[in-house]
Amino acid sequence: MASNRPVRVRFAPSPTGMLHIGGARTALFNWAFARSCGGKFILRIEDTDTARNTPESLQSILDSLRWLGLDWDEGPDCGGDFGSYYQSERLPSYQAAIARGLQEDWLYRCFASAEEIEVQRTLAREAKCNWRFDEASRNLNQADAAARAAAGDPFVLRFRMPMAEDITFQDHIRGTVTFASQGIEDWVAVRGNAMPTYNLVCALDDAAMEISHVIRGEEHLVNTPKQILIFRALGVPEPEFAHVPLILGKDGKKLSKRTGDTALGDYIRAGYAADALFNFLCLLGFSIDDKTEIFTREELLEAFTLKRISKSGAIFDTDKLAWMCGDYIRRMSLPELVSAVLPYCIEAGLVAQDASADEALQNMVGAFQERFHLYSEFPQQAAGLFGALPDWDDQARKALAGEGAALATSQLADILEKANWPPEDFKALVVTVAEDLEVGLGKVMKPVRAALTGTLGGPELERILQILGRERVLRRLRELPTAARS
RNA sequence: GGCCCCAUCGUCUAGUCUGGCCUAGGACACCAGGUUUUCAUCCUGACAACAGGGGUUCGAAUCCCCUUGGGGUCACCA
Repeated sequence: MASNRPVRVRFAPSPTGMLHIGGARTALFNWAFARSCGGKFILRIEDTDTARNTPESLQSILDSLRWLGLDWDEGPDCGGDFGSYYQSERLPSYQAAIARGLQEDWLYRCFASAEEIEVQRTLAREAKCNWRFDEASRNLNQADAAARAAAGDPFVLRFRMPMAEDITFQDHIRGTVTFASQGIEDWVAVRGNAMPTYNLVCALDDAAMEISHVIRGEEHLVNTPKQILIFRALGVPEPEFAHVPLILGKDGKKLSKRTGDTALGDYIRAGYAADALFNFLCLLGFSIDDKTEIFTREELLEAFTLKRISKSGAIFDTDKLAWMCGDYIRRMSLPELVSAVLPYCIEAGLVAQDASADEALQNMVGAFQERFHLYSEFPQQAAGLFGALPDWDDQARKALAGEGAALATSQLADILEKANWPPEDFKALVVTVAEDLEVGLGKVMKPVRAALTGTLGGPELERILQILGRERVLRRLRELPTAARS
């Protein structure tokens, strides 16, 4: 298993949709492995399914990978010595292998129609055994088969599996894995339309691109013996394998649309911090030690090893992800956070395009920094501080409708109007009002907060005062209590 | 169902390979306190797991077997 080949790993998405969370993590592990041992990380586009490919998918996959902070040494956009990195452009290179397979008889023409195969399958199932191949086709001699093909009989090319042979390989994560060839049918390697299938081209490309380690999702474990047989038929070195556990949804099954957002793009749009998602994805099935939760990319690369990837599937826990995002946000510098949050503010129509240097915005973000987990939550929470008047939530309305609320706020307004701005000791002023009205502090604080912000939670009122400015504070204290009740 | 993989708190995990240091550690969530005018943050504490059964051994979460449970996969998709 320990070959001395230069480390070359690849991530090979097919551009038929958005990048899946699981795919993102697979890419991440490949990247981390390459970067941690000085190897190359290659991006290969598996676009042999021409009917389902879309250019938008490809673009969004590349965007998602970049958003995560991954970079690659060879790929569709940057080229490399082993191109093309689009399988659709590598068709000629497959032809040689297919011809050789036919020549060497590890590929053979199968003339049984799909319907006939289906019948055979059903029969086999009834006999409680696996369908393995169409006997007539498998036993046809090469000359006769070639003749039939020349005569125009439709056929596919199947891989001739050994009759009885154990195919064993070492997996970096699973250990020794063995499949019996009896359990694997003579799979279709080339379709009736002459297009090669996944298992063939995947192995062919891994061989041609001199991939040293195949790190991919566990769902590919069952494909591995098929691909290994291709390497052996070709007489090229087999890559080492590492099958990473699946990411599961809340239901414990492979993460799917049913159980929540599955595309990385959904999380990007929702306002998760890239570094946090990166960190979190690493922790799904991998750990540095018994304590470390938050780490930098450098620390990851320092510690990364396939040995520390766990074997069992992990449920995608959005609660912990949200916590981690909040933690990253709290650690960010203010300018950094402002620019991260700005697009969401613009989208919410709260600020202008060029508001990043706006001092007021900086103050607001600072005031809310420890209060939100997703970038998109900031405009929601701070919305009340932007316009002329806030929207009051139910609790705020209740507070403003309370007995004495209007009196308290307007009295505070009167005091503020006469005091210096900003007041040296705001709390003392509030206490004065409370004593004057002979009510508890809360009877004043709550309506004031409600009047100023439209909600009962939030940053310290001193900061709110500073953010709103004298005029708006006075106006909100005087007008809102009445307006909110209507 | 066949084949393959997996199995520690509700969740992510450490510990498993190289049995003893495990009275099973950390984190998220939850709960209870404290700080805070509020919310959040922060601090303290509580709750909470080796799937079951057999072996092997002086000793098993760790090694072996069986059972059970979960997952993946069974296409001319990738």
